[in-house]
Amino acid sequence: MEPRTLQLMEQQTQQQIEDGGNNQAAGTNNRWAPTPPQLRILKGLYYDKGFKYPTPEQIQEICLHLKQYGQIEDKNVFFWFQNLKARERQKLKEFRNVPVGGSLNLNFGSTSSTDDGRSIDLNFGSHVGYGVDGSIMEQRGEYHQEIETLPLFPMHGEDIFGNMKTTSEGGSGYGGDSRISLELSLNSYKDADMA
Amino acid sequence: MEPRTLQLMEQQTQQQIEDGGNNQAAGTNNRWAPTPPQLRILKGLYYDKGFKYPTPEQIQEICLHLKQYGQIEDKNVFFWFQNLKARERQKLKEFRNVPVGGSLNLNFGSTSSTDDGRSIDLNFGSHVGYGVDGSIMEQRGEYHQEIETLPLFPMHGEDIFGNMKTTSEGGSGYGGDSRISLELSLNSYKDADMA
DNA sequence: CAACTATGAATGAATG
DNA sequence: CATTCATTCATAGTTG
Repeated sequence: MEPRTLQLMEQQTQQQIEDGGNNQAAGTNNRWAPTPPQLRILKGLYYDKGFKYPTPEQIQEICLHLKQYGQIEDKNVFFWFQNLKARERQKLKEFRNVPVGGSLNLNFGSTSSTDDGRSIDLNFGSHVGYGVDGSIMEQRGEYHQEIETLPLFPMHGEDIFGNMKTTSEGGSGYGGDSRISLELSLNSYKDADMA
Repeated sequence: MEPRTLQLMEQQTQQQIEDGGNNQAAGTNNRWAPTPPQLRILKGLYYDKGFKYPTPEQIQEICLHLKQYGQIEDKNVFFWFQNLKARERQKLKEFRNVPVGGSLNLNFGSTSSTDDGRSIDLNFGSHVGYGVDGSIMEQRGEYHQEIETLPLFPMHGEDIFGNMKTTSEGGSGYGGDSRISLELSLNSYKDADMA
């Protein structure tokens, strides 16, 4: 699923935003930003209603209504939902904190509650456990993660790491919970960086 | 050079991150700053190892290790890499027209991609654009959440969407022209904070 | 203390 | 849908 681990990938420099002539004006904003009413409505749809998978028809409908509150296009609505879903999901995946308290049990896999969008989410108007007031982030739960064996950093030194060259390029095809041991053997980089 | 010295006079404060849960206390330092060991390790990964695209799993590993050197969360690691990559790329782009010697070839304008406009090829006009992989695409047609008559929000007709639900003939029939009237009567969500 | 800068954080947009 | 890029906001930390 994720064959890449730590190497170059042809980033195709998709930059096109600069002044190639496409630029509208030096003062106008190219990037849409939701006005407060628009944001409120969008959030209401998503969080309160559990409305997370709008069809294109619904996108148009939403967009049409939101036009009353400022310039907006269909793609903006589309992206908005896409991004919100993606980021909420991302938080569940990587932004969850570990209670660095001690007992680390490998009890993962049961994502109770906050079952948002992974599959077809049909429980609308039922859950809504988010902060409807605003920020969608910091929703990170208090679960525990399965990372208990951390072969990444072998030492707990103060400045130097034992560089065990495992060179596990296991980025490709990790079956389940195979830790990708990033071996980092950096002993330089004194903290006289830039600060 | 395009120094971004143009400051906006009106700070709309649109991106105010209110208390979502992460906020610790008003006044305390709520912005993460890498400790010297953390920074050294991160830089070592990035520069020395050329590690620039950590996967979420790797982010967790890195973060877990860095916790020994101070409070840190996954998202901090995530943002750190994102920012560093972005800013290096930004620098490179800035100095692309650096007067090195005097001979600067400004061949911008058209290299190869001349045809593609800014039209994002999203399937807005049509139906069901996303989900080509067959993941969540059963939302339309059968995926009746509550969008039958779309009483997404109990219409009150006060201030927000005065649109009355004239049609709302049921969302089940996606026979091509099912106009789904989204009654957005959101008058709660006092997220006026965002603005 | 104002102005500046480096950088953490957020998010719209895009690609695959 | 996942990942990544680009841009912008916000602020801690200097610097004069």
